[in-house]
Amino acid sequence: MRRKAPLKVEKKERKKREPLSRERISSTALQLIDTHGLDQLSTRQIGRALGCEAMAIYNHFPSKDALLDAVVDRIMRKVEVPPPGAGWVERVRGFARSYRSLARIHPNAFPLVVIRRFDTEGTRMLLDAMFGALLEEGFEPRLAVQLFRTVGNYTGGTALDEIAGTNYAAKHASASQAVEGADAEQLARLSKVGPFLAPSHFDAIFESGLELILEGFQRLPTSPKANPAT
Amino acid sequence: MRRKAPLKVEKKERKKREPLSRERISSTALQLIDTHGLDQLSTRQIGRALGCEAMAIYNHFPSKDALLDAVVDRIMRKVEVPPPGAGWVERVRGFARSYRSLARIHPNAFPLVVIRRFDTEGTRMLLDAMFGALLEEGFEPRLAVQLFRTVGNYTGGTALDEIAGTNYAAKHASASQAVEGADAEQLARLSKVGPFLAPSHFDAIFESGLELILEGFQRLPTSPKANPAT
DNA sequence: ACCTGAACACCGTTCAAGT
DNA sequence: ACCTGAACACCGTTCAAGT
Repeated sequence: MRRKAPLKVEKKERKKREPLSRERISSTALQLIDTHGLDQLSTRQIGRALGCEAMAIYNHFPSKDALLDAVVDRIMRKVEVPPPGAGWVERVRGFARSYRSLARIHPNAFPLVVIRRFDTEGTRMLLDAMFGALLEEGFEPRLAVQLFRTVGNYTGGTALDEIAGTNYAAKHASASQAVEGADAEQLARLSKVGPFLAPSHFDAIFESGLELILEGFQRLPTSPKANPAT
Repeated sequence: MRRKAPLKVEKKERKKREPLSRERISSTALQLIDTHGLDQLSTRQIGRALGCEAMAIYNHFPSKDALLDAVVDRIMRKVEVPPPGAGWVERVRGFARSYRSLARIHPNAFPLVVIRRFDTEGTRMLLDAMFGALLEEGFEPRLAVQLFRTVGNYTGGTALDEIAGTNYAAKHASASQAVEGADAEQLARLSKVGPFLAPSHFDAIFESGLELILEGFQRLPTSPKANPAT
């Protein structure tokens, strides 16, 4: 695949390349993960995509691990916390939906987010935005943490499960046939619930669980009123 | 670290080694993950621990990937679904606690479980046990799936978050100081909620969220009665 | 049938050298 | 200050050969 262009052009092309930066590297890394999967990501592949040597990355990140943290940071910065006005229920719902939607946009990278979270500036900004919103809405700190963790963990766990389920459904022709090695009794039971395990039910199940949690918190006497406008 | 024992003994020792098997390999792999972490696991390390060459593993597993599936399977088989008698609420609660407790026993391996689930016999057995229990308790298939997914994903997401949080807390001296790069406003907010983010609150937050979900399902008119004995 | 040894095509990372 | 080239100590996996 080596180019055969005249020498003077080659030299010019080298100079024309945009300079490297943390932004450009982490953005390219995320793209590569999106298209080829997490385990295909290597410093050498990133170098190829950027038109530089793998080792150039180490001028901007101390390790591949730190680069992956930056990828997580990129994703976390995109999580949206709705502005005041619609009440805390709507704001928490919006956060949960936004978080889950990122798993659909970056299914190959999302496991990274759930496993390595924390310790990056984007994550800290999100935590601050979310807790700022909850305190502003009138939650006591303890209950704010409880609400955030419950909704966040439910959403993250569901998103991961959906990614695994979608991969599984894609591998096998139909998700309603997760039963290859099952005996007769198993088959009878699994054939009853199987259809509802299919990806077509993911949205409805996620939403109903989310509402159930939100309703639970609304019922707590220590929660602020759901919507100050009504 | 090479041994200096006489030659005839060496030969005998080689013969004495128990034969390899899928069980022995996956068990050793899980131990290595537990003690040295997931990214330190290599076929060569497993070989060393087993006293064989790395390539011997390929007589029992088609790939390292398949071996990791077997590790997930080992863990999933240990999840307990309580027997009938105490009512569905107690059985679902027992399942959730058992699932979470495995994350504490195998914090380095648990991310594998949540990300690769499915497609192994142990997982299928667990799904069957759980859905068998829920159908037996009187749930409609659709609601059984909804309950299982909601509780399972909440529990899995929480367990992962706790692992990440514990690692984070271990790295920094105190978990209540997740605020190094924060400005003054951020610091004010984070100092309010920070204490409740500490690992000492994990149990209480998990339990309260679990109860909230279980109460939500108990309230649904389509759910069976909570405890047939009362 | 099970295991080994050598080899292949990769890794992440270090370091001296280039500009 | 930023990047390269060569090198080091690893990977997962294949394959022919040994028993």
